[in-house]
Amino acid sequence: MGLTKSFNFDDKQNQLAAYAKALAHPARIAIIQQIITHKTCIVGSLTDVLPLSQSTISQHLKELKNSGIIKGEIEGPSICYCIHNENWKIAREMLDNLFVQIDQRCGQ
Amino acid sequence: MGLTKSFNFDDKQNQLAAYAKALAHPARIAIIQQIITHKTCIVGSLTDVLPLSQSTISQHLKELKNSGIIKGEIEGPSICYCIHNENWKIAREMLDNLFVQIDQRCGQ
DNA sequence: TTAATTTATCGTAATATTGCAATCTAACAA
DNA sequence: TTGTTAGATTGCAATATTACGATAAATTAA
Repeated sequence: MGLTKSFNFDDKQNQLAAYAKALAHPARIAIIQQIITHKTCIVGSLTDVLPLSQSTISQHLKELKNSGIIKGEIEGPSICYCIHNENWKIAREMLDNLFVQIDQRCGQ
Repeated sequence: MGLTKSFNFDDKQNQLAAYAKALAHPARIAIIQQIITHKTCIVGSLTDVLPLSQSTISQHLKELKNSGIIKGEIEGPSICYCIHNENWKIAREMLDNLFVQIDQRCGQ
């Protein structure tokens, strides 16, 4: 199948899984790290830094954008990608919540 | 292709992506939540709680186990799954690290 | 032993993901 | 206008994931 039965799960479970999925590829981690280190978010340099083709990188950027983790704005001839702070905060809270609950109930 | 070029990325990027991938399905989030709420970790009840077949659930458990997030021990006739605390801590630290860096450099 | 219970694995089918080359589009420069 | 540059999109191929039923394996109960 390959088709996730997402309707069987509640919104939070689906949302958290979606954020995790966005992070579930080393190239997307690398992209986020690039955004971090460059502070400002011009990302034309990604094609120089990542060992992937331009079209593949563009696809990964699209997935990060669709998940809500990053956002892109046209900036002259190029595009400026940066972290979507509001959504990122939500993702962090959801993950933190899981970690805290586990610490409380399952921590040794 | 569908084949991640993981050799192109460093160990930490691959490891973090692997942890994220383990969390990248609502059923696996739900399984972890069940482990949390049941405190102790008998998970035979998963087939009653999740809207998925026993074999599918077993597959998701296997993925969580392979990622290192949970571990399973034989306990009489059934199997006791619980959080793998050491690995979970590593996953949390890696994720926290990313979040903190973003807060520091990209936070508004 | 036989039967029941619990979980894993196998086989299969459908959909998703990853990746690249090629092409398209939009904006700027000459 | 024409050319250039930056990215996105399309089309394709290969692999991965998700899901289920059926079956296998291991343990306990009778």
